Amino acid sequence: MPEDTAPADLTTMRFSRAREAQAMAVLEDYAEMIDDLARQMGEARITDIAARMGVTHPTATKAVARLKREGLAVSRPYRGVFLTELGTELAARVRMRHRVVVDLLIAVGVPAETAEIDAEGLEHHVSEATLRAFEAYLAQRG
Amino acid sequence: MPEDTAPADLTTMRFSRAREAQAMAVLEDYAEMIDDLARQMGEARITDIAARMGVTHPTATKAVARLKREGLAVSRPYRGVFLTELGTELAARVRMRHRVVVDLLIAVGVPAETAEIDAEGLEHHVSEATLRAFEAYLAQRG
DNA sequence: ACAGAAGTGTAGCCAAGGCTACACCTTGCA
DNA sequence: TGCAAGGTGTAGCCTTGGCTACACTTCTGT
Ligand SMILES: [Mn+2]
Ligand SMILES: [Mn+2]
Ligand SMILES: [Mn+2]
Ligand SMILES: [Mn+2]
Repeated sequence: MPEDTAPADLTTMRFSRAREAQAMAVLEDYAEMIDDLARQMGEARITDIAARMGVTHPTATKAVARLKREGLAVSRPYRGVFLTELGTELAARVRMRHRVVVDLLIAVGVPAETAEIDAEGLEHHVSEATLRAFEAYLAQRG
Repeated sequence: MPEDTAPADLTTMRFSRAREAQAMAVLEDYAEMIDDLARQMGEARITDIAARMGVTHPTATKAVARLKREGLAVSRPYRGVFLTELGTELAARVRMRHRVVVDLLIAVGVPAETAEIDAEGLEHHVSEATLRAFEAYLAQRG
């Protein structure tokens, strides 16, 4: 039954990679969201971030604090949240990757709405190599 | 630029679904791992679980405690860990889904090793609907 | 101009999933 | 047979990402 039985340290590495990816997920989603709001509303307010993420405002405040700590955003009390150049770059990469993941899912037959939902979690675990493969697949099939 | 601007509550639902899936991820990985070890080694010991997951043994103990609390596993002090019927069913579903995800990735051109790595995180965010689409895609392309 | 509404900050709680340190139990082998 | 090594339990720490409750600031409309 155990057809492969991969070396134990390769298995270990897989799990450790998944944990790393997960640690980035919240940062990535908030960066993208703040960028979205800045485009759509002109600025990103804590309340709007929280509403869209489906969390309470203190939770959003904490996430923004982490973004600031990591040099991805800045903000001053009672003013909106703004991405740094680093944060903007992250948001751009995340948005692009999100789009590719959705497109790939749809291309292999996943219903569009389902693709949108699943992509929100999937995207954070798509490595550079996999992303390139997805892009190649999409390009090659027109 | 904001091509779609999906209704805010749909966006919210996406994030909330991703959080739900994430909350299951550890449970799923441990269940599958315990089942693997039971097959390969005859029993699942805490130390082996921890080594394969790449965590320390107290971390594995906590995870097993959660599995027990959720009715997925049983164990007695200094004896191995055993899945309940519920846990065994979960492990079977998780193993199958993992395999389908890896196969799908390879089918669209992701290198096999990369597919194995990324699948470990991706699998937990693949919904039933997406899984069915993946299976259909794999069946249809031989 | 100012009062009420809306937005924001912040304290403090919780659970999960990491960790180290240390105590205790089991097992294997000399 | 006993003891050293290895396996396990457990306490206690940390960070993250949820939450509620409450105080404070800003904005808005009369
Ligand atoms: Mn996401
Ligand atoms: Mn996204
Ligand atoms: Mn996994
Ligand atoms: Mn897996």
